[in-house]
Amino acid sequence: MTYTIKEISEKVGLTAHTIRFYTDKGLLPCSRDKNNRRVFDSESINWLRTIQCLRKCGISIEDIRAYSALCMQGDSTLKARYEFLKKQRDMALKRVEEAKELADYMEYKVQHYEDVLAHRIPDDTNPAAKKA
Amino acid sequence: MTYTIKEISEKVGLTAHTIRFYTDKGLLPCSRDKNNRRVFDSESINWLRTIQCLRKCGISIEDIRAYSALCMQGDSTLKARYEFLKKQRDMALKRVEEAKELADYMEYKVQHYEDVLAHRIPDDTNPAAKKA
DNA sequence: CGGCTGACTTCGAGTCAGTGGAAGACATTG
DNA sequence: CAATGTCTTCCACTGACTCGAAGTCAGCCG
Repeated sequence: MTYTIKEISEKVGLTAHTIRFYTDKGLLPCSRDKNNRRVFDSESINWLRTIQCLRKCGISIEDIRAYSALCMQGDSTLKARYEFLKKQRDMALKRVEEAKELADYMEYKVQHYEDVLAHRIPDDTNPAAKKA
Repeated sequence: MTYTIKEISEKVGLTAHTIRFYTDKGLLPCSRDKNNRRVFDSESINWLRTIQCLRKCGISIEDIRAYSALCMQGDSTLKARYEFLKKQRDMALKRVEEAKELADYMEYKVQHYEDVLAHRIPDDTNPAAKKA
């Protein structure tokens, strides 16, 4: 089963523009039909979904390209791929911690405003205000 | 107490370049000395630290500029600022959840590789590999 | 057969949030 | 008086898209 760029863009939820960008950058392989159009298969869909996750993890296009190249080289690169993923997992864990800290900070800010709005404390809000 | 751009850049850990960029974009007010150099005070430092947090929360320069403008208008904008912060807090919470999901996904990937490396399961790794 | 539509193609420009560097102004120091 | 250092503005570059223009091709209608 093969797909046009429009079909897979709908299936994975990326724009055709973005998918073209990814193929041009070498993130995923694609063949062409006799009119030079990109042709994809069901494996492309899985691989694109993986790419989506890796991107959301903040991994750069270039790093994903390198990882993709390793995948295409087969068994011999298993260890290298494993090391890459472990590093990325650790970074993902760090990002969870940072996201939590930022959410805590925002919660504190909101709480502060609730106190001010309830006249429990005065509006000493914010340094910039005093320069107005 | 006043500070040069270099001094506050060291104190808050942003480059002078970035701080210049922020003042030009209207994120924080600054006066100038007789040689047209930017002059900051201790409140600028606090405000810059706040900006840093808001940026880490993924809030755009333009949104921070709008929030900053509200702050400078004083009491009358308290409610609006509160609503803004609540919205940002909710987005921060959403990002924590998403970060957790991604970390879980990476953990799953790493686990999968460990299984493959231990020969517990074969290397069916990754769709792209088969096109190589 | 001519013309239209629609999906594709490439390529160049724009976006955001900086980053980097050149060229010029000024103050301090040797 | 020249060198050094820090500032100033301005313009170009980055990454990861995003948008739009212009061209190509297949299928379909009258």
